[in-house]
Parts: sequence; C-alpha cells; structure tokens
Amino acid sequence: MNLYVSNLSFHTMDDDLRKLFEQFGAVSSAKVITDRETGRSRGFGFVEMDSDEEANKAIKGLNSKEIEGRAMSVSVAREKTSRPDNNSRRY
DNA sequence: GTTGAGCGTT
Repeated sequence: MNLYVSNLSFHTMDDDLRKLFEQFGAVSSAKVITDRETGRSRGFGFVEMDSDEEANKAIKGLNSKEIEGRAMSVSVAREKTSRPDNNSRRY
C-alpha cells in the first residue's frame, strides 16, 4: 500500500513519517522527497505499508493531522511511473 | 538561513 503524504513541514524528514505511521501499523518504507539539486525538503513524501487496512487507518489517523505546525495530507499514492525513460504519467 | 501545490533519484 503506497501512501502519499503532502503539505509537510520543510524540516520534516523520512524518519519522522515512519514514526508517525508506525503508530497505526507496520511501515515497509518511508521516504520524504527532497530536492536532489538543493537537498532541501520538498514538503511531501511517500510511505509504504505492508498492511492495507493499517494503511487506511493511518490515512484516517494522520490525514489533516497537524505535524510540525502544518496540517499534512495523507492519501493513497498514484502508480509510480517506472523507469525514467517511461516518465509519462496518466492523463 | 528564502518557498507552499504537488506524486518519488531505484
């Protein structure tokens, strides 16, 4: 279950997301997207949970949740576009 | 020592 987390604080990191989602279930992977050029946080990230039901509970529990002074939005992530060559996204 | 809608370097 891939989860998309947006509206994050700029000083929120992947480990922070992991801890937040681990409160609702086992998180397989948690990563905050940071700008590869500047290295600064882009304010959103992705969390993968092994259990779908726990992921849904995490969405309800962490969506619109105020973290670091910002109300973050949690939702199911879209299909990850595979391979840089096939970077085309859905319409 | 900056900013604010978004869908990720494999």
